[in-house]
Amino acid sequence: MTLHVTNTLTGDREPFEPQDPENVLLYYCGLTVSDPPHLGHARSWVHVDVMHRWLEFLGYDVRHVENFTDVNEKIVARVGEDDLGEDEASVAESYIEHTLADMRSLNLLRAEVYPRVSEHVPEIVDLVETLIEKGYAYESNGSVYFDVTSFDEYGKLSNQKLDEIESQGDPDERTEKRHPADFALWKAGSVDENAVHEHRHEGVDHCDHTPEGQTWESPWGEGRPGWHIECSAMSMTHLDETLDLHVGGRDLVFPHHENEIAQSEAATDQQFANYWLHCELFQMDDEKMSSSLGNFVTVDEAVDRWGTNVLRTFLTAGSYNSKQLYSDETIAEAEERWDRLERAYDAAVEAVDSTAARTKVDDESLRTAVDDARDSFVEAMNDDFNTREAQSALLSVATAVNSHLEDRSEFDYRGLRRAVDTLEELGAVLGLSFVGETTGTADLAGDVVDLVLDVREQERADGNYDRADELRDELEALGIEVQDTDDGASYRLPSGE
RNA sequence: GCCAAGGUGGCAGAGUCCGGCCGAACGCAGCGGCCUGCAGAGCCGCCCACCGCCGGUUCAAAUCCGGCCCUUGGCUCCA
Repeated sequence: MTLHVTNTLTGDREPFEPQDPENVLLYYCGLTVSDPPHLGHARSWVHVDVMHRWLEFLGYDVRHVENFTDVNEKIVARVGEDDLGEDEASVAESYIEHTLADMRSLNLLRAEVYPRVSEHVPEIVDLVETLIEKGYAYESNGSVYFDVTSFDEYGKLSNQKLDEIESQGDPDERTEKRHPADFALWKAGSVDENAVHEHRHEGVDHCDHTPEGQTWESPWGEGRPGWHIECSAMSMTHLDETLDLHVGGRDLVFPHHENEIAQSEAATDQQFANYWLHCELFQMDDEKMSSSLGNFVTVDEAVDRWGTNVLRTFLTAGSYNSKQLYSDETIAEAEERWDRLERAYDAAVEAVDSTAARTKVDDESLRTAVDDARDSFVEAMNDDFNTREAQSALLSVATAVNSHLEDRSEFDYRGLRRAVDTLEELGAVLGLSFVGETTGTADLAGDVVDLVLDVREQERADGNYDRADELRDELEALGIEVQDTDDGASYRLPSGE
């Protein structure tokens, strides 16, 4: 079975066929860097990351581009706040650094390039000029708007009809536009003061004057690029006129992606993207999680609290294109899933390393279970990146391992080895890492725990169970999970290290 | 109002494209047993689903068709 994806453009699940059978051009609509990234961003990132990893698993060379929108009134509104910076560019830079750090902590594969709007103004101006020349855009008071009536297919992504679309953009634009649904490609002058004030955080002591945004020279005078045009210009610059995969959040379908299609296809006469994939949003109680509602957990808080593996298990516990419930319960469940996987992995590694591996035995049911799990995993991922099913497959390896290890003194060395390799290889597709980075202090901590456990073992041998339990409780209070087995006690250090 | 997605066990969440393997996965919670000084982990087994409602097609429907009810998202910045 080959990879199938759900294409928003057609509404169907289709076989995935990139233009070049060996390369995939993947563009992801990145962030406006005006706030720290939150879990909702992480959800989309992780799903795109899993797509990227799966495409590589299938043998494709993935050219992944993700932009940073570093020109925006919301960024200007942060000027002077905390120590973010004294102008739009430095505020953006602060948040970009923050964002890249968050991405690393989520174990995301790096994109090939993270283009920024501020570095692509010439390409944007060129594109706008082309649109004017071809009659798809017009200048008005130093601003340039896209004429939606000139593009017959406008609305094809979001299935909307022109006369049902209300005005786009801020009120001032309306008088300058021919059709209320026309959207800005280029905006004259600096940022709108009101817009900046609207986005300022309350109770923050900003500088006394309204900060200004950057402006650039253009054939229409000083101004700033519109929001939608950047993605078209940057994706064409770094990838091609036609993308294979264009991914973004569901909330961007209209107007952002609709406008990207209009301006790109009008300019090039080529299909802009062959497959449009949209990540669904988090659901919190009765509303979505979003920057504008302010009901979010930031990525750095989440990583600190749960660790990368638990977080990624959680974020891939549903399909990318289904809404996901965010709550303490759903996170806790993900934590249990990850723990179960990790325990089984650790147990398998321990068994393989043990002397018992010498007295080997063949366990066909273990090997079959592992092979079946691999098949299920592949099938699940090929079916529109069904990460929940993929997790199920991984969990079935865990069950097979535990079952094999249960009450057995002779191990199937090869079967266990295969289980370990499978967990590592397939887990990596989901960005899960069983092998934590062991640092010098972690090793030392391990040695100390071993020492405490030796003492506890002696207490138990002497029948001093009260003292033994006390030691176990105290270790647990430190986050160290102790498990008594026939071969002595074993332990797990807190996750998220 | 318009557009889109969705309604599956106590929770969460696959399956719906290509009807039968779904008497409904995986996990969590719950129950019983094994193991254990105890606990945890683990193993084995069980409980909980008339798959939103009504009608239709079919030998056969969670899956297809029609109608209705409800939820969420988009239509303004948002992953």
